[in-house]
Amino acid sequence: MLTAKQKNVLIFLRQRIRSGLPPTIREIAQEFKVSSTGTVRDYLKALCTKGYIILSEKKSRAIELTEKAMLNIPIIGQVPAGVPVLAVENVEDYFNVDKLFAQQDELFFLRVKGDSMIGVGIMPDDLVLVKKQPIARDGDMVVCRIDGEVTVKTLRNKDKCFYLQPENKNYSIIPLTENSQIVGKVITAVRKYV
Amino acid sequence: MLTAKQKNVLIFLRQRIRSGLPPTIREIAQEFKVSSTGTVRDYLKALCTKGYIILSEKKSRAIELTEKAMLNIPIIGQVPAGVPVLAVENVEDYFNVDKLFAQQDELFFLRVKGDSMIGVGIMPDDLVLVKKQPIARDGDMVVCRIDGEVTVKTLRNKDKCFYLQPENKNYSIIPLTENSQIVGKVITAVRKYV
DNA sequence: TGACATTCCACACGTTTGTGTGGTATTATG
DNA sequence: CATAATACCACACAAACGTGTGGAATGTCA
Repeated sequence: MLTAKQKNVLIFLRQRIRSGLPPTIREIAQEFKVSSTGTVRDYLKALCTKGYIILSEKKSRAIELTEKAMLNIPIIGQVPAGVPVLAVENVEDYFNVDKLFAQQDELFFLRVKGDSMIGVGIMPDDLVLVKKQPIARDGDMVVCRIDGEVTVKTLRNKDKCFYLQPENKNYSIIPLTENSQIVGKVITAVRKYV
Repeated sequence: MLTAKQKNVLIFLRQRIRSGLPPTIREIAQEFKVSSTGTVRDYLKALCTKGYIILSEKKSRAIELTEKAMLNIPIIGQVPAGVPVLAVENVEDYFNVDKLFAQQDELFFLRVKGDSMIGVGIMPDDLVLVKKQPIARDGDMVVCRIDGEVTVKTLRNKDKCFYLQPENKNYSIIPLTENSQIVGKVITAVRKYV
Protein backbone atom coordinates (compact mmCIF):
# COMPACT_ATOMS: atom_id res chain seq x y z
CA MET A 1 0.00 0.00 0.00
CA LEU A 2 3.05 2.24 0.10
CA THR A 3 3.55 4.76 -2.68
CA ALA A 4 6.88 4.84 -4.47
CA LYS A 5 7.85 7.97 -2.59
CA GLN A 6 6.95 6.51 0.79
CA LYS A 7 8.84 3.34 -0.02
CA ASN A 8 11.97 5.29 -0.85
CA VAL A 9 11.66 7.28 2.36
CA LEU A 10 11.29 4.07 4.35
CA ILE A 11 14.37 2.59 2.71
CA PHE A 12 16.30 5.73 3.59
CA LEU A 13 15.08 5.62 7.17
CA ARG A 14 16.05 1.97 7.49
CA GLN A 15 19.50 2.70 6.15
CA ARG A 16 20.07 5.59 8.51
CA ILE A 17 18.63 3.89 11.56
CA ARG A 18 20.77 0.84 10.96
CA SER A 19 23.85 3.01 10.58
CA GLY A 20 23.20 4.22 14.09
CA LEU A 21 21.73 7.70 13.75
CA PRO A 22 18.18 8.28 12.54
CA PRO A 23 17.83 11.41 10.40
CA THR A 24 16.19 14.69 11.41
CA ILE A 25 13.25 15.99 9.45
CA ARG A 26 15.47 18.49 7.71
CA GLU A 27 18.02 15.83 6.80
CA ILE A 28 15.26 13.83 5.14
CA ALA A 29 14.16 16.98 3.30
CA GLN A 30 17.68 17.46 2.04
CA GLU A 31 17.99 13.84 0.94
CA PHE A 32 14.83 14.04 -1.17
CA LYS A 33 15.42 17.58 -2.29
CA VAL A 34 12.25 19.10 -0.90
CA SER A 35 12.45 22.56 0.59
CA SER A 36 9.77 22.30 3.26
CA THR A 37 9.82 20.44 6.54
CA GLY A 38 6.04 20.16 6.26
CA THR A 39 6.43 17.90 3.25
CA VAL A 40 8.61 15.51 5.19
CA ARG A 41 6.12 15.46 8.01
CA ASP A 42 3.51 14.40 5.46
CA TYR A 43 5.74 11.46 4.53
CA LEU A 44 6.28 10.47 8.13
CA LYS A 45 2.62 10.80 9.02
CA ALA A 46 1.70 8.51 6.15
CA LEU A 47 4.28 5.90 7.18
CA CYS A 48 3.07 6.23 10.75
CA THR A 49 -0.63 5.72 10.04
CA LYS A 50 0.23 2.81 7.78
CA GLY A 51 2.08 1.16 10.63
CA TYR A 52 5.65 1.21 9.39
CA ILE A 53 7.18 3.63 11.86
CA ILE A 54 6.53 5.04 15.30
CA LEU A 55 7.23 8.67 16.10
CA SER A 56 7.88 10.13 19.55
CA GLU A 57 6.82 13.69 20.20
CA LYS A 58 9.28 16.48 20.84
CA LYS A 59 12.32 14.24 20.54
CA SER A 60 14.88 14.73 17.84
CA ARG A 61 15.46 11.88 15.38
CA ALA A 62 12.90 9.77 17.23
CA ILE A 63 11.88 7.52 14.37
CA GLU A 64 11.42 3.86 15.25
CA LEU A 65 10.85 1.03 12.81
CA THR A 66 8.02 -1.38 13.48
CA GLU A 67 8.36 -5.12 12.94
CA LYS A 68 6.49 -4.62 9.67
CA ALA A 69 9.22 -2.31 8.40
CA MET A 70 12.22 -4.38 9.37
CA LEU A 71 14.30 -5.70 6.55
CA ASN A 72 15.01 -9.36 6.81
CA ILE A 73 17.07 -11.76 4.78
CA PRO A 74 14.70 -13.80 2.61
CA ILE A 75 14.62 -17.56 2.91
CA ILE A 76 14.12 -19.21 -0.46
CA GLY A 77 12.24 -22.47 -0.40
CA GLN A 78 11.60 -25.15 -2.96
CA VAL A 79 12.25 -23.70 -6.38
CA PRO A 80 10.33 -25.23 -9.31
CA ALA A 81 12.14 -25.61 -12.61
CA GLY A 82 12.00 -22.65 -14.95
CA VAL A 83 11.31 -20.03 -12.31
CA PRO A 84 13.87 -17.39 -11.36
CA VAL A 85 15.44 -18.38 -8.05
CA LEU A 86 15.00 -15.08 -6.30
CA ALA A 87 11.44 -14.42 -7.42
CA VAL A 88 9.11 -13.18 -4.73
CA GLU A 89 6.96 -16.28 -5.01
CA ASN A 90 9.80 -18.40 -3.75
CA VAL A 91 10.28 -16.51 -0.54
CA GLU A 92 9.32 -18.94 2.16
CA ASP A 93 10.08 -16.83 5.19
CA TYR A 94 12.44 -14.16 6.49
CA PHE A 95 15.41 -14.47 8.76
CA ASN A 96 15.07 -11.52 11.09
CA VAL A 97 18.52 -10.24 11.86
CA ASP A 98 17.13 -7.26 13.76
CA LYS A 99 15.75 -9.61 16.38
CA LEU A 100 19.20 -11.09 16.89
CA PHE A 101 20.34 -7.61 17.79
CA ALA A 102 17.65 -7.02 20.34
CA GLN A 103 18.55 -9.94 22.55
CA GLN A 104 22.25 -9.77 21.91
CA ASP A 105 23.25 -9.84 25.56
CA GLU A 106 21.44 -13.15 25.98
CA LEU A 107 23.27 -14.88 23.17
CA PHE A 108 26.67 -16.34 22.55
CA PHE A 109 28.26 -18.75 20.14
CA LEU A 110 30.01 -21.88 21.33
CA ARG A 111 32.49 -23.76 19.22
CA VAL A 112 31.71 -27.44 19.40
CA LYS A 113 34.51 -29.83 20.14
CA GLY A 114 34.24 -33.53 19.50
CA ASP A 115 31.78 -35.51 17.46
CA SER A 116 29.22 -36.46 20.09
CA MET A 117 26.43 -34.66 18.19
CA ILE A 118 27.35 -35.80 14.70
CA GLY A 119 24.12 -37.76 14.44
CA VAL A 120 22.17 -34.53 14.08
CA GLY A 121 24.67 -33.00 11.71
CA ILE A 122 26.69 -30.97 14.19
CA MET A 123 30.33 -31.50 13.40
CA PRO A 124 33.52 -30.66 15.27
CA ASP A 125 34.34 -26.93 15.13
CA ASP A 126 30.80 -25.96 14.21
CA LEU A 127 29.32 -22.99 16.03
CA VAL A 128 26.10 -23.25 17.99
CA LEU A 129 24.18 -20.11 18.90
CA VAL A 130 23.20 -20.43 22.53
CA LYS A 131 20.52 -18.53 24.39
CA LYS A 132 21.42 -18.28 28.04
CA GLN A 133 18.82 -19.90 30.27
CA PRO A 134 19.07 -22.13 33.35
CA ILE A 135 16.28 -24.51 32.41
CA ALA A 136 15.20 -26.39 29.32
CA ARG A 137 12.69 -29.01 28.21
CA ASP A 138 12.81 -32.59 27.04
CA GLY A 139 14.22 -32.73 23.55
CA ASP A 140 15.96 -29.38 23.69
CA MET A 141 19.57 -29.30 22.66
CA VAL A 142 21.43 -27.74 25.57
CA VAL A 143 24.84 -26.51 26.60
CA CYS A 144 25.69 -27.96 29.97
CA ARG A 145 28.44 -27.79 32.55
CA ILE A 146 29.37 -31.09 34.15
CA ASP A 147 32.04 -30.84 36.82
CA GLY A 148 33.46 -27.83 35.02
CA GLU A 149 33.41 -29.45 31.59
CA VAL A 150 31.17 -27.92 28.93
CA THR A 151 29.27 -30.09 26.50
CA VAL A 152 26.49 -29.90 23.97
CA LYS A 153 23.87 -32.62 24.30
CA THR A 154 20.20 -33.35 23.89
CA LEU A 155 18.23 -33.04 27.11
CA ARG A 156 15.99 -36.00 27.97
CA ASN A 157 13.44 -36.26 30.72
CA LYS A 158 12.55 -39.84 31.65
CA ASP A 159 11.12 -41.23 34.89
CA LYS A 160 11.29 -37.81 36.57
CA CYS A 161 15.04 -37.62 35.92
CA PHE A 162 17.00 -35.59 33.43
CA TYR A 163 19.64 -37.07 31.15
CA LEU A 164 22.09 -35.72 28.64
CA GLN A 165 21.94 -37.74 25.46
CA PRO A 166 24.76 -37.64 22.90
CA GLU A 167 23.78 -38.04 19.26
CA ASN A 168 26.47 -40.60 18.55
CA LYS A 169 26.39 -44.31 19.29
CA ASN A 170 29.96 -44.28 20.54
CA TYR A 171 28.98 -42.17 23.53
CA SER A 172 26.73 -43.01 26.43
CA ILE A 173 23.95 -41.19 28.21
CA ILE A 174 24.91 -39.02 31.18
CA PRO A 175 22.56 -38.41 34.10
CA LEU A 176 22.13 -34.78 35.17
CA THR A 177 23.42 -34.50 38.73
CA GLU A 178 23.76 -31.67 41.22
CA ASN A 179 27.21 -30.94 39.88
CA SER A 180 25.67 -30.19 36.50
CA GLN A 181 24.19 -26.96 35.35
CA ILE A 182 22.37 -25.98 32.20
CA VAL A 183 24.01 -22.93 30.68
CA GLY A 184 21.62 -22.39 27.81
CA LYS A 185 19.69 -23.77 24.92
CA VAL A 186 20.98 -24.21 21.38
CA ILE A 187 18.72 -22.28 19.04
CA THR A 188 20.81 -22.41 15.89
CA ALA A 189 23.78 -24.26 14.49
CA VAL A 190 26.11 -22.36 12.20
CA ARG A 191 29.00 -23.41 10.05
CA LYS A 192 31.05 -20.73 8.34
CA TYR A 193 32.83 -21.37 5.06
CA VAL A 194 35.81 -19.43 3.73
CA MET B 1 42.06 2.14 30.61
CA LEU B 2 38.42 3.09 31.13
CA THR B 3 37.28 4.21 34.55
CA ALA B 4 34.25 2.55 36.09
CA LYS B 5 32.17 5.59 35.32
CA GLN B 6 33.27 5.75 31.71
CA LYS B 7 32.62 2.06 31.30
CA ASN B 8 29.08 2.43 32.56
CA VAL B 9 28.49 5.34 30.24
CA LEU B 10 29.79 3.34 27.30
CA ILE B 11 27.52 0.43 28.17
CA PHE B 12 24.58 2.82 28.31
CA LEU B 13 25.52 4.35 24.97
CA ARG B 14 25.83 0.94 23.35
CA GLN B 15 22.45 -0.07 24.69
CA ARG B 16 20.76 3.05 23.44
CA ILE B 17 22.47 3.09 20.06
CA ARG B 18 21.55 -0.52 19.45
CA SER B 19 17.95 0.18 20.38
CA GLY B 20 17.89 2.65 17.52
CA LEU B 21 18.13 6.09 19.11
CA PRO B 22 21.34 7.42 20.66
CA PRO B 23 20.76 9.57 23.75
CA THR B 24 21.10 13.33 23.99
CA ILE B 25 23.57 14.82 26.45
CA ARG B 26 20.74 15.70 28.80
CA GLU B 27 19.32 12.18 28.62
CA ILE B 28 22.70 10.82 29.65
CA ALA B 29 22.79 13.32 32.51
CA GLN B 30 19.40 12.12 33.66
CA GLU B 31 20.43 8.47 33.46
CA PHE B 32 23.46 9.02 35.67
CA LYS B 33 21.80 11.57 37.90
CA VAL B 34 24.17 14.44 37.27
CA SER B 35 22.72 17.91 37.05
CA SER B 36 25.12 19.49 34.60
CA THR B 37 25.48 18.92 30.87
CA GLY B 38 29.12 19.87 31.25
CA THR B 39 29.74 16.75 33.27
CA VAL B 40 28.37 14.56 30.53
CA ARG B 41 30.55 16.32 28.02
CA ASP B 42 33.50 15.41 30.19
CA TYR B 43 32.48 11.75 29.95
CA LEU B 44 32.07 11.92 26.21
CA LYS B 45 35.33 13.75 25.67
CA ALA B 46 37.15 11.09 27.65
CA LEU B 47 35.55 8.26 25.65
CA CYS B 48 36.35 10.16 22.48
CA THR B 49 40.03 10.73 23.18
CA LYS B 50 40.35 7.12 24.26
CA GLY B 51 38.99 6.01 20.93
CA TYR B 52 35.69 4.42 21.86
CA ILE B 53 33.28 6.87 20.31
CA ILE B 54 33.19 9.51 17.61
CA LEU B 55 31.25 12.72 18.06
CA SER B 56 29.91 14.95 15.31
CA GLU B 57 29.65 18.65 15.96
CA LYS B 58 26.35 20.46 16.16
CA LYS B 59 24.27 17.36 15.51
CA SER B 60 21.88 16.01 18.09
CA ARG B 61 22.47 12.49 19.36
CA ALA B 62 25.47 12.14 17.06
CA ILE B 63 27.39 9.55 19.05
CA GLU B 64 28.99 6.82 16.98
CA LEU B 65 30.65 3.70 18.31
CA THR B 66 34.06 2.80 16.98
CA GLU B 67 34.99 -0.77 16.08
CA LYS B 68 36.77 -0.91 19.42
CA ALA B 69 33.52 -0.26 21.24
CA MET B 70 31.25 -2.49 19.17
CA LEU B 71 29.69 -5.34 21.01
CA ASN B 72 29.44 -8.46 18.95
CA ILE B 73 28.18 -11.88 19.81
CA PRO B 74 31.11 -13.65 21.47
CA ILE B 75 32.32 -16.98 20.19
CA ILE B 76 33.36 -19.21 23.05
CA GLY B 77 36.12 -21.62 22.25
CA GLN B 78 37.58 -24.57 24.09
CA VAL B 79 36.63 -24.23 27.73
CA PRO B 80 38.99 -25.78 30.28
CA ALA B 81 37.45 -27.49 33.28
CA GLY B 82 36.78 -25.33 36.30
CA VAL B 83 36.58 -22.03 34.45
CA PRO B 84 33.29 -20.16 34.03
CA VAL B 85 32.02 -20.71 30.52
CA LEU B 86 31.40 -17.08 29.69
CA ALA B 87 34.60 -15.69 31.15
CA VAL B 88 36.39 -13.18 28.98
CA GLU B 89 39.40 -15.47 28.63
CA ASN B 90 37.31 -17.96 26.72
CA VAL B 91 36.20 -15.56 24.04
CA GLU B 92 37.79 -16.84 20.88
CA ASP B 93 36.38 -14.30 18.47
CA TYR B 94 33.31 -12.22 17.78
CA PHE B 95 30.54 -12.83 15.32
CA ASN B 96 30.03 -9.41 13.84
CA VAL B 97 26.37 -9.08 13.08
CA ASP B 98 26.90 -5.51 11.97
CA LYS B 99 28.86 -6.73 8.98
CA LEU B 100 25.98 -8.98 7.93
CA PHE B 101 23.85 -5.91 7.74
CA ALA B 102 26.14 -4.02 5.45
CA GLN B 103 25.82 -6.46 2.59
CA GLN B 104 22.25 -7.43 3.26
CA ASP B 105 21.01 -6.95 -0.29
CA GLU B 106 23.57 -9.41 -1.55
CA LEU B 107 22.47 -12.20 0.72
CA PHE B 108 19.68 -14.70 0.87
CA PHE B 109 19.00 -17.99 2.55
CA LEU B 110 18.19 -21.12 0.56
CA ARG B 111 16.49 -24.10 2.06
CA VAL B 112 18.33 -27.22 1.00
CA LYS B 113 16.34 -30.09 -0.40
CA GLY B 114 17.74 -33.57 -0.66
CA ASP B 115 20.77 -35.18 0.91
CA SER B 116 23.39 -34.64 -1.77
CA MET B 117 25.55 -32.59 0.60
CA ILE B 118 25.21 -34.76 3.66
CA GLY B 119 28.89 -35.67 3.52
CA VAL B 120 29.78 -32.16 4.73
CA GLY B 121 27.04 -32.10 7.33
CA ILE B 122 24.40 -30.23 5.36
CA MET B 123 21.13 -32.01 5.87
CA PRO B 124 17.74 -31.78 4.16
CA ASP B 125 15.85 -28.61 5.18
CA ASP B 126 18.98 -26.85 6.42
CA LEU B 127 19.45 -23.23 5.43
CA VAL B 128 22.48 -22.03 3.56
CA LEU B 129 23.35 -18.34 3.51
CA VAL B 130 24.18 -17.45 -0.06
CA LYS B 131 26.10 -14.46 -1.32
CA LYS B 132 24.99 -13.58 -4.83
CA GLN B 133 27.82 -13.78 -7.32
CA PRO B 134 28.09 -15.17 -10.86
CA ILE B 135 31.51 -16.76 -10.46
CA ALA B 136 33.27 -18.91 -7.89
CA ARG B 137 36.48 -20.82 -7.39
CA ASP B 138 37.51 -24.44 -7.12
CA GLY B 139 36.37 -25.86 -3.80
CA ASP B 140 33.70 -23.24 -3.16
CA MET B 141 30.28 -24.50 -2.26
CA VAL B 142 27.91 -22.93 -4.74
CA VAL B 143 24.24 -22.57 -5.53
CA CYS B 144 23.69 -23.36 -9.18
CA ARG B 145 20.89 -23.40 -11.72
CA ILE B 146 20.92 -26.35 -14.09
CA ASP B 147 18.15 -26.31 -16.68
CA GLY B 148 16.00 -24.38 -14.23
CA GLU B 149 16.70 -26.68 -11.31
CA VAL B 150 18.50 -25.22 -8.31
CA THR B 151 21.09 -27.24 -6.44
CA VAL B 152 23.82 -26.82 -3.86
CA LYS B 153 27.12 -28.47 -4.78
CA THR B 154 30.85 -28.13 -4.46
CA LEU B 155 32.48 -26.48 -7.45
CA ARG B 156 35.46 -28.32 -8.95
CA ASN B 157 37.85 -27.12 -11.59
CA LYS B 158 39.72 -29.93 -13.34
CA ASP B 159 41.34 -29.98 -16.76
CA LYS B 160 40.07 -26.48 -17.58
CA CYS B 161 36.50 -27.61 -17.01
CA PHE B 162 34.10 -26.93 -14.15
CA TYR B 163 32.17 -29.66 -12.40
CA LEU B 164 29.53 -29.76 -9.69
CA GLN B 165 30.41 -32.34 -7.11
CA PRO B 166 27.83 -33.70 -4.67
CA GLU B 167 29.07 -34.63 -1.20
CA ASN B 168 27.30 -38.01 -1.22
CA LYS B 169 28.48 -41.22 -2.84
CA ASN B 170 25.00 -42.00 -4.14
CA TYR B 171 25.15 -39.03 -6.50
CA SER B 172 27.42 -38.42 -9.46
CA ILE B 173 29.43 -35.47 -10.67
CA ILE B 174 27.72 -33.06 -13.05
CA PRO B 175 29.66 -31.06 -15.65
CA LEU B 176 28.90 -27.34 -15.79
CA THR B 177 27.42 -26.62 -19.22
CA GLU B 178 26.13 -23.50 -20.95
CA ASN B 179 22.68 -24.21 -19.57
CA SER B 180 24.07 -23.85 -16.06
CA GLN B 181 24.54 -20.68 -14.11
CA ILE B 182 26.14 -19.97 -10.77
CA VAL B 183 23.75 -18.02 -8.58
CA GLY B 184 26.03 -17.50 -5.62
CA LYS B 185 28.41 -18.90 -3.09
CA VAL B 186 27.49 -20.55 0.19
CA ILE B 187 29.19 -18.65 3.01
CA THR B 188 27.39 -20.16 5.96
CA ALA B 189 25.17 -23.09 6.78
CA VAL B 190 22.49 -22.56 9.38
CA ARG B 191 20.11 -24.90 11.11
CA LYS B 192 17.41 -23.46 13.31
CA TYR B 193 16.01 -25.40 16.25
CA VAL B 194 12.62 -24.85 17.85
C1' DT C 1 55.20 18.08 45.21
C1' DG C 2 53.49 19.57 40.80
C1' DA C 3 51.16 18.52 36.53
C1' DC C 4 47.29 16.26 34.87
C1' DA C 5 43.07 13.75 34.29
C1' DT C 6 38.62 12.94 36.29
C1' DT C 7 34.24 14.14 38.15
C1' DC C 8 31.20 17.26 39.47
C1' DC C 9 28.63 22.19 39.48
C1' DA C 10 25.90 26.52 37.47
C1' DC C 11 24.46 29.35 33.83
C1' DA C 12 24.01 31.47 29.41
C1' DC C 13 24.19 31.60 24.23
C1' DG C 14 22.96 30.27 19.70
C1' DT C 15 21.75 26.72 16.68
C1' DT C 16 19.12 22.75 15.67
C1' DT C 17 14.92 20.70 15.48
C1' DG C 18 10.05 19.41 15.99
C1' DT C 19 5.60 21.73 15.71
C1' DG C 20 1.92 24.38 13.72
C1' DT C 21 -0.68 27.17 10.33
C1' DG C 22 -2.26 27.93 5.89
C1' DG C 23 -1.91 27.34 1.51
C1' DT C 24 -1.95 24.92 -3.84
C1' DA C 25 -1.82 21.17 -7.26
C1' DT C 26 -2.09 16.39 -8.37
C1' DT C 27 -3.53 11.80 -7.94
C1' DA C 28 -6.27 7.97 -6.35
C1' DT C 29 -10.73 5.93 -5.00
C1' DG C 30 -15.49 4.76 -4.53
C1' DC D 1 -18.00 13.35 -9.88
C1' DA D 2 -16.79 14.32 -5.19
C1' DT D 3 -14.03 13.13 -1.33
C1' DA D 4 -9.88 11.80 0.45
C1' DA D 5 -5.13 11.05 0.33
C1' DT D 6 -0.80 12.58 -1.46
C1' DA D 7 2.84 15.75 -2.46
C1' DC D 8 4.56 19.94 -2.42
C1' DC D 9 5.36 25.15 -0.62
C1' DA D 10 6.61 29.20 2.85
C1' DC D 11 7.08 30.97 7.28
C1' DA D 12 7.09 31.46 12.24
C1' DC D 13 7.40 29.77 17.11
C1' DA D 14 9.01 27.34 21.02
C1' DA D 15 11.34 23.61 22.80
C1' DA D 16 15.29 20.73 22.53
C1' DC D 17 20.01 20.49 22.24
C1' DG D 18 25.05 21.20 21.60
C1' DT D 19 28.46 24.62 22.97
C1' DG D 20 31.22 27.50 25.93
C1' DT D 21 32.98 29.62 30.16
C1' DG D 22 34.43 29.37 34.74
C1' DG D 23 34.99 27.10 38.91
C1' DA D 24 35.92 23.36 42.57
C1' DA D 25 37.11 18.82 44.70
C1' DT D 26 39.48 14.55 44.18
C1' DG D 27 42.64 11.16 42.74
C1' DT D 28 46.82 9.60 39.88
C1' DC D 29 51.45 9.42 38.69
C1' DA D 30 56.19 10.69 37.78
